[in-house]
Amino acid sequence: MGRPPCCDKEGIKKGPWTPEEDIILVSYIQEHGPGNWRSVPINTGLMRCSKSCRLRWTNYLRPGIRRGNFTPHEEGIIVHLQSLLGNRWAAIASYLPQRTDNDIKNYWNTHLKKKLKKHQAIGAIFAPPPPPSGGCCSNPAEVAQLIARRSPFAADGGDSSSSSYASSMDNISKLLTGFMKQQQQSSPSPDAAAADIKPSAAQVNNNHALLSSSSFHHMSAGTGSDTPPAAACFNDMTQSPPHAQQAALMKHGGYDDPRQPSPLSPIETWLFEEAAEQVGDLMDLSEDCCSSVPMMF
DNA sequence: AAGACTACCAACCGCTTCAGT
DNA sequence: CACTGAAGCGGTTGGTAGTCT
Repeated sequence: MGRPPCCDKEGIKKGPWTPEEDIILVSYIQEHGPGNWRSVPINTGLMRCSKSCRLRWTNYLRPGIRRGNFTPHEEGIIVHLQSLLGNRWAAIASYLPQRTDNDIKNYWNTHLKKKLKKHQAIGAIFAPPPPPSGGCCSNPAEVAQLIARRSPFAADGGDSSSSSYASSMDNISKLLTGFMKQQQQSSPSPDAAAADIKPSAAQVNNNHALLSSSSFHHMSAGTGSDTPPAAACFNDMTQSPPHAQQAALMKHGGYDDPRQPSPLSPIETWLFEEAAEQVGDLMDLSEDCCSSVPMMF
């Protein structure tokens, strides 16, 4: 025991990342791919611990990350998966490939928990589904594992593949914009690394188009005010999880393994059926009582 | 206008898991 | 099989921007 924490070393910088650091990190990962985080600070000269580098990459610089407001559909997915899985943010995030677990966690803690509390106080509408009787998956951990495995974006989907990387044009272009501004003010010549990874306008636009073409387009079938988003989400998941979108994203965003789903296992089928049932209940409830109670989403 | 309060989010910390030896 | 260390995960914190009084 007694292994010193990686960030205890002296000279390790903490706190917010600068655009320069971001660029160094992105440049390095662009060249070598994510993974082997231990070597990242050594090889780049960044005064950061490996953990910090990994976090910065996965939570901010990684390709395909979408920032900003969560859509009602995303909220629906999060609420439902949270009720199924508990606070297994990584597993939940695997179903929202454009969101990071940190993002989802933050959003849950700052928005959804409050909303849920409020609405549970009103009618316990979003109570978690009961475990299946004599079921094969009464253990939440098992369910979580299955869901995580089921998800095509599970866990390190993008990070572990070192062979296929493409920078997050959106994020990187943003940070470059800021960086360039800074450089223009302070220094006449922008960093060479920045120039290397600066995306073309076409690339950025392309990426923007991909990202903004509503990855949850399929899920918007129930966007109407009377259809609970969870219904739309899960109904759609059973038919076409966001593989298509993700495939496109992978193509442009650096993931090279658009795995096709295998047939649903009984447990997973149950999960979806359970979701559908709950959705049915929700719809009934909404008819019964929610005409006077505002729907959560 | 200014101080207090609130909300948000990036980042850190520590524990757990897992692969390599 | 036990040990070690790297990576992953979830909880928590701290800084800051926005809002209220």
